[in-house]
Amino acid sequence: MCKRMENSQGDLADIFRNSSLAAPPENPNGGWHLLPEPPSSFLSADDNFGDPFSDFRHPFLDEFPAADFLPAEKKLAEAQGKCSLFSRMLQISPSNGKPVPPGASSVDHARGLPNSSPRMQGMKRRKSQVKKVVCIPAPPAANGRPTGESVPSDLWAWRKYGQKPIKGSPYPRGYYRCSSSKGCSARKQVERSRTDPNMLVITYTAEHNHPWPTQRNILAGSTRSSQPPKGINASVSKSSPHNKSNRVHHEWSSSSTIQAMKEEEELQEMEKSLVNPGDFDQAFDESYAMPDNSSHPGNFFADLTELETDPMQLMFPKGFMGDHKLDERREIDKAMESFYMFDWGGGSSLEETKRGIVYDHNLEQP
DNA sequence: CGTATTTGACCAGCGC
DNA sequence: GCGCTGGTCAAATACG
Repeated sequence: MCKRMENSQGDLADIFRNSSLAAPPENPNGGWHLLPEPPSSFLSADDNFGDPFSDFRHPFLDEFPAADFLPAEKKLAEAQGKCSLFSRMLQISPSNGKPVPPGASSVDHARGLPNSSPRMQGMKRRKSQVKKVVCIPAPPAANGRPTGESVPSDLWAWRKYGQKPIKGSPYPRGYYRCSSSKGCSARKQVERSRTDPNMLVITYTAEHNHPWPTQRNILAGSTRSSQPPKGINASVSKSSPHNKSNRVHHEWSSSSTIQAMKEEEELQEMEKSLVNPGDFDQAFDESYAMPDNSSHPGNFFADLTELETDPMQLMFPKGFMGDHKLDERREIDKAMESFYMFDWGGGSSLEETKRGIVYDHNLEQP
């Protein structure tokens, strides 16, 4: 079925092309602008398209001179070539470089209705839609899934609705839409970088019109594609957060009992105390946004292998983990599992996930 | 059996 | 105007 690929500009180049490259004087970055500062809140759904990686800086992107007017394709190639663990996310805007107001898309978010026909929605979006691109390390290729990507789960629930071979890339692009909420127009595209197959390029389109999923939604916040292949980690998948019953229950909460709703409220309260965005930003910047790291794009994982403490401590205030009672700790542990953003599909536990990161870094599989 | 994924078809945007 | 391409739909299929 796959069409023969010819070498030409890639799809992301189209994104840049579509983004009004004739830059107004006030925006030296051209039609696409780097987020000036990391979003203020790690859990903000307003600015990052729900992308949990959006807060992470990519030192190489900082290296692009502001006055360097490279052709879009060349910029893309550089960006992809240098793509490392956490890119500073590119916000690709059709607005001639002007900031795009939240919700400025071709879709009526309030009603969840397309502008005209369902197809027109997608077609018009091609030209007017705001997009954000983020690069993350690609999980090891999943055995038994030759055509599909093993996509690391983020904190939203995504449902795959299409996959296309992309001209210029040997890897197909997967199309996902948000399944956390009815009428949510948030979408993302996942493909492997042409220049570095170990990197995934994720393009977020449109915005979520609903809050971040609750903790239990988070547990359901991945697609089936991120589950381990049959027979490889069956024991893990049984206790996996991708459990379907969880998904159904927490996506719509239609069958929630009063007790369940009460628990939900309690969990939400707990979540509020779980993440202190400022602490996270600061911790991350201090730990990984150092100049030394910026010149060695692979060093993030190298550092990870040396971490003796749980890296999640970066996300929580010091002393946080020791201040809770056993039951709370269980809930917290569950939340922390969910907050491991790179679900390699092989492990649902913290330790397995961490091992997966290390293995990936070393390009060795156990 | 319900839900998610796969995959071929469709069609508008875009470049020539 | 034409052909290529990307994005989406929807039927078929797979999965739990």
